[in-house]
Formats: sequence, C-alpha cells, structure tokens
Amino acid sequence: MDYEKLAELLFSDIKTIPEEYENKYAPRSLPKGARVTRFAPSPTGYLHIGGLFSALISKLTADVSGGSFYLRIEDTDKKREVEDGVSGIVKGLSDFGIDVTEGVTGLDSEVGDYGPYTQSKRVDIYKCFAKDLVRRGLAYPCFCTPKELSNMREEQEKDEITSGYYGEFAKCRNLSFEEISKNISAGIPYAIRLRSPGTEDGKVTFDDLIKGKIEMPENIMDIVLLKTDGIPTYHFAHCIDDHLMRTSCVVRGDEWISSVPIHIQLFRVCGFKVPKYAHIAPIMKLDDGGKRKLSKRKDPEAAVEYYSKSGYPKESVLEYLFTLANSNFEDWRRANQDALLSDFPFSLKKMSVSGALFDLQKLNDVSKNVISFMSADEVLEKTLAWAKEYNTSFYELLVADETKSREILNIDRKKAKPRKDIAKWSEVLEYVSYFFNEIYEADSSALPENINRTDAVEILKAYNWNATDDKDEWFQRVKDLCEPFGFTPNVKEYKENPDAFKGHVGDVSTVIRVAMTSRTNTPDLYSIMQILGEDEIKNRIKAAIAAWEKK
RNA sequence: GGCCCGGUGGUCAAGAGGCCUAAGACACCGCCCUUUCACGGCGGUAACACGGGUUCGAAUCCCGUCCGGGUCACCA
Repeated sequence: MDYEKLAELLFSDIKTIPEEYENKYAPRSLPKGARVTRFAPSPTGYLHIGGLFSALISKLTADVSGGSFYLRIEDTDKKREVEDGVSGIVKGLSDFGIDVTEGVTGLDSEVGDYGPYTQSKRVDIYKCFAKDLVRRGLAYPCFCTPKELSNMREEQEKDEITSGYYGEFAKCRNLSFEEISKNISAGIPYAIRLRSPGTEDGKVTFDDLIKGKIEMPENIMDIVLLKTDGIPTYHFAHCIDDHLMRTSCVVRGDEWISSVPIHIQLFRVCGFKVPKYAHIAPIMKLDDGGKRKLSKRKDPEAAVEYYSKSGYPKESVLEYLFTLANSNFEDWRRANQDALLSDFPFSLKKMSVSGALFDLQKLNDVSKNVISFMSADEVLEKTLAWAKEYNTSFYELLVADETKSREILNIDRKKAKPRKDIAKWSEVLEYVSYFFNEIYEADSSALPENINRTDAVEILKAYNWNATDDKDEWFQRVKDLCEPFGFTPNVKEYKENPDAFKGHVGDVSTVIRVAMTSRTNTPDLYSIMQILGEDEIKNRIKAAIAAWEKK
C-alpha cells in the first residue's frame, strides 16, 4: 500500500508538515526543573469544585517549580458543550484566585505564544499530524458505522472476550487503497484510527508523580484519532496539544489513569517526549453510607458557584482546598499566620493517593478562622460585595449606615482571641440584624424561662444607663441592680448556694441583653449598647417593658 | 467480568520494620475561664479491614480474602 498516496487522498487540503509546527512552537526557555502545567476542562457546564482543585494543584505545581501554567479549552465534544461554558470556567477560576496568564482568558480572547488554546480552533494542526501518521502507515481510515461497532461489542461481550477495535476485529485495518478510495467516492463517512503497535502481552510502566510506579498492559486498541466530523478525540488532542504547548507535567483527575497506555503509545508513535503525569484523586461525598464522586447533577455543592453564592470568601475555599492537597498545610498556616498562600511549599508528593470526602464542617471552621483575621473594614467590604449581588435588601441596610455596620463588626475583633462567629457572608445578616430597627423587634418570648417576667420588667424600670460610663462603671450598675431584686452580683456565691437567690448577675445581664437585642446570646453587651446609643437604648427598654408586661 | 488504584478513629490525615502505649486538625462530650455567647485552656470517647507469611520485632514488607473507587465510547 502506498501510504503517501493514501495520505493525500485523505487529507488533500492539508499542506503543512509537522516540522512547521515544531518550529513555530519552540520549546519554552525556562529554568531547569521548571514545570509546564495546564488546566484543560471541557466547557460542558459550570466549574466543578473538583475542577477548581485540579486547576489549583496544576498551578501550584508550576509555581513551585518556577514554571508556567496555562488554560486550554477542550471543546471537541460539540454535543455536550454548553453555551457559556467558557466564561463560567474563566470566571470560576478568577473568583477563587486563579488568574490565567496564559491561554484562554475569555469567550474569544487568549494570551500566549502557544495558541490557539481552544481545541476547536486547532483542527488543521491535528489533521496535519494525523496525515503524517497515515503517511507513515500508523493510521488508517475506518468506515465502520456506530451500529456495526456496537453489534461487534455485543458479540464480544457475549463471547466474554475483550471488547474493542483490535486485532481481527479491526475490520478496516487492512483495507486496500482501492476499497478505501471507492468508499470515499461513495461518500461514506470515516474516522481515522491509530494502527496500534501494541501487543497482547506487552507492558507499559510509568511513574506517576502522585501515585507512584504503575504497570499496565500495553494498548492494543486501534483507537479513533479523528472522529467522522474531523475533530480529534481527547486522546489525540491531548497528545498533540500537550506536546506542542510544551507541557511537561500533565495534572489531571485519576479517572484518566486507565488511558495512560493509550497516551504513552500515542506520544511514542508521534515521536514526542512523554510528559510526566500527576493523577489526582477526586473529591468525594458521602452518599448512602458509601463514597462517591461529587456529581454535577446531584450535588449543588459541586459547583464552585455554590461557594460564592453562600458567601464563603475565596480565601476560605482556597485554604480548605490546600488542607486537602497537603495535610501539613494546617501546621504551616499556624506557624505562618500572615503568610501568603503562594508562599506555602506545596508538594505533589504529599498529595493523597485516594479521594477525600468533602467536609463542609471543616470548611466552616477554616473559614471562621480566615474571617476572624480580617479587619472590620475588610469584613464589611466583602459582605457588602456579596450582599450587593445576592441579598440587596441587606445590602441597602448596611450601606445606609456604614459607620455603624463597621462598629458592629469590630466588636472584639483584632484581639488576641478574636471571635469566630462568621463562616460566610450570609451569616453576617443574622449577626448584625438586631442593631437595625428595620429588623429588631421587642420579643417577650426571648426571655428565658428561669427569669421571672415581673422581675424582668422591674429590673428594666430600675435600670439606669449612663452614657459616660466606662465598661467597669457600666457593669457596676448592673451589679447594683442585683440585690434589690433578690439576685446576687457574685456568681460563685450563687453556685454555692443557689436556693438563696433568684439568680445571679448573669441573669440580670440577660434581662438587659434581651431587651436590647431580643436574644440571649450576643457579643459583648457593653459594646453593643455603646453602638446603639442613648436614645435607642431608652426606646428599646420602653418597648421591652411594654411587650413583656402584655403577657 | 478484565485491567488499574486504594483500605489508620465519624471526617481529613501523620506514619518509609523497633522512637507506636499510633500524632495533629474538624466534629462530638466533659471541665475550667466567663455577666450570655464566642474565643481560649485542660481532659475524654474513638482507628491500623481480615487471614496467612517474612522477621528477634509489622500499621509499615510479601501473598490471599473481603470491601471501596476508577476505567473499559467516533465523552471528556
């Protein structure tokens, strides 16, 4: 068979030769040991938390080695593609602090010397390399229909033999030039398949940067390189792109491990250097007692957008993802509280080999810590930004009196032991609500059972607020209220002899606290009252008395 | 089913043959601090899947079993 002739028949429109691309995309000039990595999602929906994780690991791998990281879009599946998939991915990444400096940056924009970075714009390149493979007798056209293929698979399964297009089952493998050319003139659609050089008992081994050494049977399938529509399959595109874009380390989900033999074979057949692989375990979820991958369809928390919507700061999500990536991260963070995330000495070797369950409780804890280190200004600014998008009435409430909002958020903040009440911005509303008259309401039911309502009313009536009191003086006034009503200012005394008193100073404080906030649990009461101010305090006392006396 | 990968407390996990009477973190429980809550401090419950080897000695190495996950497309 004259392969040269076949190549011309199949790809008459392709005039470039591989060398031209090799020259166009010169090896990158990077320091020794620098790794080139990429994130290469397909735009089939929103950005998945696992995708974000994968992108993060990829970027970290590059950064830590002084290399580069780029974003490539793998849009070779026109059926599953979603309209704004690309912008969703770009936005999702940037929302969580992964800025793309090379590759696709938007719907129709990209930067970098190794483009185009969108696979649908690279078909001529794939065809050029496919043509070369045909020319060298390493690929051939296949006219089998999907129907034939699935029938064949059924037969094979029935006979309990390995299913697939290989060996004697590769019907189009040895078609003559005449047959091929006849089929083509007849307009029969065809795919281009690899003529796999693999043998039944051949083995491939590779050293995965995360999983370690893995040995697998060699690929013997004549896999499809170019589909009937002329678009490459993932396998072929991966091989061509990662070679031409000079990727040195492929970081991707471990569902790809089983196709590594195909990939290695492809790289070798094309005469390319095989890249390093780092296969990361997926993020899982507990379901019916079993673990399973977070699913785009079933789990709202799979979408990265879920976290922005809920109001988690991007730093929190990132920090949490870091704890999953390298378990020594938390120790490092404790020792370097103010350090930038980018200073963390990330290591691929410390990645877990198996998938971790996503732990929302842990995220919350991480997030509370992250937020507790922020200044009130920062908290306010970020809450505002969140509320503006997701809760406009709350936004208006906050901006109406920014100074007050800031003072509220500043209670017990920036201290050695800061409060950790807030895990996400949506919780700020609950946290500050009672300060705003639009929300606050005197509520008689907020008073705990153990405090007598009549006593409470009397205490309120007797209570004197003095605007110039400092905290000690303020508290002394509360204590002074105790004895006349049968309470003790001394908690210890109460605990030693509980029957001798109606309660202790804590209960008296509670009366005032409930009157001020309609809650039993709040941050420091003195600070709250300072912010409320004299007029409001008096109003609330009046309102509380009225409400409590009613019933 | 074939082929890969994995199995340490509820979760994330330290652990590379003796330092393991198995770290730490989250969650949970108790106590302390405390005007409430939160923070903080102290303490507690709780794990090497199972069975065989190898070895003076195994969570660590080997084999088998079981269990979990992934993958077997003209989807990525």
